[in-house]
Amino acid sequence: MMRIIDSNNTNPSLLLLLAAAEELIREKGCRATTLQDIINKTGLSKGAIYHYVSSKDELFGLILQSKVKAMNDSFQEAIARAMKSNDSNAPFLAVAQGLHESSKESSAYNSIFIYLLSQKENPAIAKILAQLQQYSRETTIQWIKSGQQEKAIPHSVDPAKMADLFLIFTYGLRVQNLIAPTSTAIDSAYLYHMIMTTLKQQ
Amino acid sequence: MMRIIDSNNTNPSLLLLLAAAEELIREKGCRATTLQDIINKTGLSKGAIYHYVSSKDELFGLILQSKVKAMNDSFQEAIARAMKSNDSNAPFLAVAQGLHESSKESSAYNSIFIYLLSQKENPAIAKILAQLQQYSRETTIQWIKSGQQEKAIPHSVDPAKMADLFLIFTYGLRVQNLIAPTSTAIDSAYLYHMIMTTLKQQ
Amino acid sequence: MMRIIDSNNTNPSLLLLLAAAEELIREKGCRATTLQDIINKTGLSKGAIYHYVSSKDELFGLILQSKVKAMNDSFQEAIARAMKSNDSNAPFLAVAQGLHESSKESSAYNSIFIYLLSQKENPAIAKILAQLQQYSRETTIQWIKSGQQEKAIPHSVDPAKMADLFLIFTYGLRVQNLIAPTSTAIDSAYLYHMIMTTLKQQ
Amino acid sequence: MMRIIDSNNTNPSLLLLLAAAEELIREKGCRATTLQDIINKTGLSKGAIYHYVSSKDELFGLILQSKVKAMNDSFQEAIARAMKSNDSNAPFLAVAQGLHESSKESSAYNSIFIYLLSQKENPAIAKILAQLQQYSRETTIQWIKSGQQEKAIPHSVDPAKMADLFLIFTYGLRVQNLIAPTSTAIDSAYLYHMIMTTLKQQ
DNA sequence: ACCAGCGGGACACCCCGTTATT
DNA sequence: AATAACGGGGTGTCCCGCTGGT
Repeated sequence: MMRIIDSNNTNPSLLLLLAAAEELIREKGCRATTLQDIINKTGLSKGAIYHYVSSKDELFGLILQSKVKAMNDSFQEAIARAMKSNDSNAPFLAVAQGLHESSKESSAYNSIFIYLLSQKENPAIAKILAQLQQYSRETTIQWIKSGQQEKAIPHSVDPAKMADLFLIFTYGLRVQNLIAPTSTAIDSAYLYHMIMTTLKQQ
Repeated sequence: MMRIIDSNNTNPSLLLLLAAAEELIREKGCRATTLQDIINKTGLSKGAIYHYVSSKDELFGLILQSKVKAMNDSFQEAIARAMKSNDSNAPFLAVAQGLHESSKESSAYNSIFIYLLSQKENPAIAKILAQLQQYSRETTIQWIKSGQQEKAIPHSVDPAKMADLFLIFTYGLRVQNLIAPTSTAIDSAYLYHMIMTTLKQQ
Repeated sequence: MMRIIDSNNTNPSLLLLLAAAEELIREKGCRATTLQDIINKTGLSKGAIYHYVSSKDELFGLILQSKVKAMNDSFQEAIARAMKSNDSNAPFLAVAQGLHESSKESSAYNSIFIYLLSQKENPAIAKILAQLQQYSRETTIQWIKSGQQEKAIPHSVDPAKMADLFLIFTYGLRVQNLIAPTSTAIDSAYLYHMIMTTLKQQ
Repeated sequence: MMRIIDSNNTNPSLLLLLAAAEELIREKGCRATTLQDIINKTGLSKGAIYHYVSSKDELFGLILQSKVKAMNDSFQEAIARAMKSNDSNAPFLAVAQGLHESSKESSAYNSIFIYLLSQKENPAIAKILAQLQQYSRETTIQWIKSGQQEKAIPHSVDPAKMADLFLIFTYGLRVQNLIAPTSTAIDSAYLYHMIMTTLKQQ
């Protein structure tokens, strides 16, 4: 059901569709974004939209997928860059900042994520979420292992456990950010502190 | 718009309504639970339902509220009991277990929470969520302060920060549990370990 | 699925609905009659229509049912009246005329009948058709038996076979009437002739 | 609008199209057979299908036409063969059996016939049906006249009336067979009996 | 000529919430 | 307090025309 978005795909209508939907999601949320809104904004007809996409959910899933890769990549890159610095604490700072940023930026991402999660009983959607989870988990484990090779992260750390902890924290930050973006005492400095102590203590 | 549920309310129709809706949510999720389902299950008419409740969302919010107090209370009580034990680590163990349990809780809590979160653009729903958040935050700060008075938690810990950290983690565990209940390496022993090191390091 | 129309039902909206639909069917046929047409003609909303009727097919089935009883009744009555006449051939004349009339009159009946028949793969519709068939068959057998008691029809005739023959002929006349109402050489005089010879020969 | 199918046409795609559609019609009926089903089964694109056929209705009409000739031919042939036999009753037996068989014929013929009939308001379809009717009527009149020349059918019989009677009966049997294939007391022996008495009495 | 993809809009049905009524 | 009547918006499916390429 869920076509993987082809990165070579430069069909202007499809791109327009994704961009318009994303903007609408940011403006009024997933639930309130109707097909009619998308039709009005894009000028496409219902038939045209369903030519590209088999449901509103798939459309949202497509937007999510297009984001997740970009986010992971920039995150990975920031860590890799930090690892090459002389400051041995730089990688953790990068992680802390990345965590903090990712939950705040791209509000469409968080909206869609929760929207799909609220429909996980639908098997097609459950599959999308599981794929997402697996992808994020694997890339996270990857950079933890790299960190261990670079001696930045102690070998006593179990990469899988660490990755799960990291994902759970990411989820938590996303939710927190949706509920009350401003009313938390947690900032990236605090996250950095926490990561350091957690790692060192292992 | 959102009437707070009166705990003295023993109207049998309303209780039937809440119970039936909760069961349906557990069976098929919030999104897939329609008013018609509820009508069929309860035998109540649409008008009757709307007599008790002003919308489906309010109905779900009501169920959520009826859970949150019970959950918080049992959590607090477990901690209070543990604090009176001789084992100075008992409170942390209780917290770790509480965290782990509450996210796994097969109740409709997690479903409804995410369902409402996916509609946070609706001001009435945002209000419910904010109230929930505030209530949870305050009770959490409360038991952290108690822990400090009992010398179980070092005074160097900032109760607000600690509570936020705790809430974020709770959210994260809930999401993780919804996405992939089985595929995580995090268990309550690990949580306990993490809490200890985090606290001690402050 | 198929509610039997309550003859006591005098709800003006429902009656309006049925009348409007029937007129539209006569004007443009079942297939071409859209929900929008019905909305426009009745002034009712989509929701209102679906309050009375669970689908377009059920609406059409309802109209069919409201016709079939009336038609059968008038048919039966004509036969009963003819049986009381002194002319021993009168009953057969009545049957022949009834046959001929029923296929010509109430074009909505024929349209709906064929429309439903074209969807018989749908179990709900198959059920309606089967009920109709059974009802017609039973009432037909009934009047054949009466005819035998009145000595108008020889006892050598098998009521079931005769009824089936009669039904098949009725169906055939309906179809013929739909395809080419004018281009047939069969009139009620000929039908009368045929019935007489068929019966007498048994 | 309605191209008559060229019997010399051996285009494999068109034949594939007709065969696939016929099979789908047999499986799920005309109404439930969608263009998408046909696309999936044939592997042809929408454009390709519309290159051969101007609408779904025309496609169905084409299948109907491809059947009607074959059926009529085999019917005629059976009668012709029977007329040459020594048994003077053989022709009537052949007619009775032909009638009975053709209505039972499990092919898509009956389905398509009723499907088109349910859309007779569409002029293009009305034309197809009228052509069909005319063709069947003429061939029927033909073999009745032959029968009269062969002295098998009395000259007192009006060929046109007889043909119409025959067609009406054929329609009736088709409908009966669609509604309730099993629940009739009419078999070919009974049909034979009826034809004999009808003819002899004229 | 044959084929493929894009696009349009009509349609049925579902579903929530409101109003009139008793 | 409870019901029936009603309104109207939403989604996905479907048939089909159109353009451009081969």
